[in-house]
Amino acid sequence: MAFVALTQHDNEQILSQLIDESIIVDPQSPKGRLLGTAATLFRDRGFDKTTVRDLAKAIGIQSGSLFHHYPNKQEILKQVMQQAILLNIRRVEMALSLNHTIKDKLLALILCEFQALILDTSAHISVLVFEWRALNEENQTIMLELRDEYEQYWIDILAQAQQQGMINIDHYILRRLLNGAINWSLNWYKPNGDLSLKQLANMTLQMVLNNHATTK
Amino acid sequence: MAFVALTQHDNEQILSQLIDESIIVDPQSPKGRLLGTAATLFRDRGFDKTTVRDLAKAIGIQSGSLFHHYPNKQEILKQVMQQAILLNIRRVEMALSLNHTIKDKLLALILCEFQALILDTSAHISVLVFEWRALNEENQTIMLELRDEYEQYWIDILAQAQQQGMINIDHYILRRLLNGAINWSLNWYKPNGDLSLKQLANMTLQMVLNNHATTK
DNA sequence: TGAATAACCAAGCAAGCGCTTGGGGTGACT
DNA sequence: AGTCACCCCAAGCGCTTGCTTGGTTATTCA
Repeated sequence: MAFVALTQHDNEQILSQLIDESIIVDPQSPKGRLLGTAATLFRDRGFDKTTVRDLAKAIGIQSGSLFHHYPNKQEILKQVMQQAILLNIRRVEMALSLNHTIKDKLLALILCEFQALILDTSAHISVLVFEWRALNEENQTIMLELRDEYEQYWIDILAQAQQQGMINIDHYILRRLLNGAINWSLNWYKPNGDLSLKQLANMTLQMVLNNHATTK
Repeated sequence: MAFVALTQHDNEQILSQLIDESIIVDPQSPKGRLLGTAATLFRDRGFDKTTVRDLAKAIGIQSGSLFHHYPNKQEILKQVMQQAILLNIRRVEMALSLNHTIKDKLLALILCEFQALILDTSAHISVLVFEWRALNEENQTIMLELRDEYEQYWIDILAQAQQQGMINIDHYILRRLLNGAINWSLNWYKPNGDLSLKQLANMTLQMVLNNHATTK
């Protein structure tokens, strides 16, 4: 009954399944490469400071040709974010199903969120976190609905953790504190340093757990 | 020996003293009003999406007249951020001097940071947190030096807290988690809701404290 | 009272921006 | 063989951007 993390193979399988279901565009296709390149540029330079000419040049096409794939720049931003959430919802669902104690499920959520920020979806998720305000109002509403779906998994687990006495502050507020703590890692965590993501996730878990209840 | 928070009077006195020392520009002066207006606009719309025409209109002058006060838009951003840090360093120094136990000093740091984000310096600090990447490289270096000065107060207190067994994870990492958790409050905390900043600060403290050591 | 300095206006320039237009090439399927 | 979708190019339009220029008015202080 030890903690189980998603393997790279798990992640790839989830991805290819979502491609089959036409929920996510194949990163190999022209549209997919466009979104991937856009995600990287938006993360590195910001949405506003990335021009359609920058993006087109990075892909190797003319700037006008972008608008064959997407009607405008805003839509590209929306797609980058949407794909990021949809993929990570699936990953969270699978990670939760692989673990059975509340403590392990909580650790799974924390680790998933760190991985989403740092590993293969890093560019997309970074954009989601830091370029939120570049979304127009209509798209913000759409993304909020998707985020709520994702957040529900957190709230459920945290509510149970509170019932069991594992945490001792309001679980809605705890989620927000945790969300900030984890998202902020984008600003400082170095993937090739001494600290692994699993270690970081464990430390984060330890920070929030009521120590009386967690000596196992 | 109960916890002591800064009063509004304390904060005002610190401000006027910094004006006297010419470290901060008087918010009543033209330059000061310009910075305050800029801070608000930069927070609400983002730096890139705030045009010099927007800013000038909000102040009530022509857009070209802005450049009588500051040589370019980037310099305005830098000043907004710099003033924010300089003021809050002073506030932290005073808040620390008013409290004597490590636990109270830690609570003071947490509360100060929440207050900086939410209360009178909200606009300036929000810009500092969320418009960091709009700074050019040179200015980022300058601001980093100032931030280090501020961070040193946190590191000192957290190191002592760790020595006393009040916290049980690496204090450098804890600072980053806490920094993220607190900064993120900008995205959700409502100043006029049921939750006061003191309550929120207390909950945050409770989250990080090793519960064995804190039953007082 | 006179001179310096600070605060501002009116007009506009050069560059960069998102996006449009009209067309051409290519491969897949019928 | 024909056609239809897909993918892309070349050129540039209309607009907004940060900032400049040359000059006017208000304020301060010797």
